[in-house]
Amino acid sequence: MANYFEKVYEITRQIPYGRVCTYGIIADHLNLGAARMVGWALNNSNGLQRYHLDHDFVPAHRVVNRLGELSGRHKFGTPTLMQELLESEGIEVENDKIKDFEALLWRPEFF
DNA sequence: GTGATGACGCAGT
DNA sequence: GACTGCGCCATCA
Repeated sequence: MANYFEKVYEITRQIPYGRVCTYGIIADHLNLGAARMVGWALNNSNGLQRYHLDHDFVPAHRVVNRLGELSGRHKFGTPTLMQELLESEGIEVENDKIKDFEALLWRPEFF
């Protein structure tokens, strides 16, 4: 069942600590052509965090839309959890948006 | 099989 | 600069 999920997970897991990535970059890197699929896959990955935690942990909180907005914060159980996680990694979040987003942006190709 | 939905992105207004 | 509409692909009712 090597779907988009695993691909998205693989990319997302490569995001370094204190860095962020966007749906568009992931979608483009996977040649999906639809950024919606990335968010959809990450929605499933959210449950994956609970199951594997340290093993196949997917830092979905490091994935945001192209504007650096925490669009998926409501899927983390609490609307502030995503921001809390980002801030705990040293990422400054202002009004549900990542500060210095461009500076913190990380790309799979750059890896 | 069809229509609606989704953690998005882009072009046009 | 903000809002709207369309496209994108996969899943669900």
